[in-house]
Amino acid sequence: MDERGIRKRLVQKGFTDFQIKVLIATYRIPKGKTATYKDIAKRIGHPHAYRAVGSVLKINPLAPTVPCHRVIKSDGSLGNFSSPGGTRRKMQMLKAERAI
DNA sequence: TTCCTGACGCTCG
DNA sequence: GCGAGCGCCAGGA
Repeated sequence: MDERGIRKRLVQKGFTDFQIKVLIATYRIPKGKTATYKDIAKRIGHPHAYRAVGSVLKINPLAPTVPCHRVIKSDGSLGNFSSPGGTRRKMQMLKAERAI
């Protein structure tokens, strides 16, 4: 699925512009790389909305197409992960992608 | 409309 | 170097 498809689905689900921007920015993180919540916030033009970024990722309806597991905290720790398996699963996925 | 909550970051002691 | 407290922003009740 490409970026346009993702945006379309999110619009259909009634997501706000802010939420869509967050998920698109997350989708753009290349495989094998990670980004911080702060990075995402900065990328969408709301450098102080890092907390809201987490709120959006929590309800990510397009996992794993939108790789929310690639978003980590700025201190290098994983933060949280709401999908089944939790942070352990998140760690495994990142290792599988050689992101960490 | 207002208040509360949250997958966080930064500053200060 | 470490922990606590405060600030930020958006969404939901």
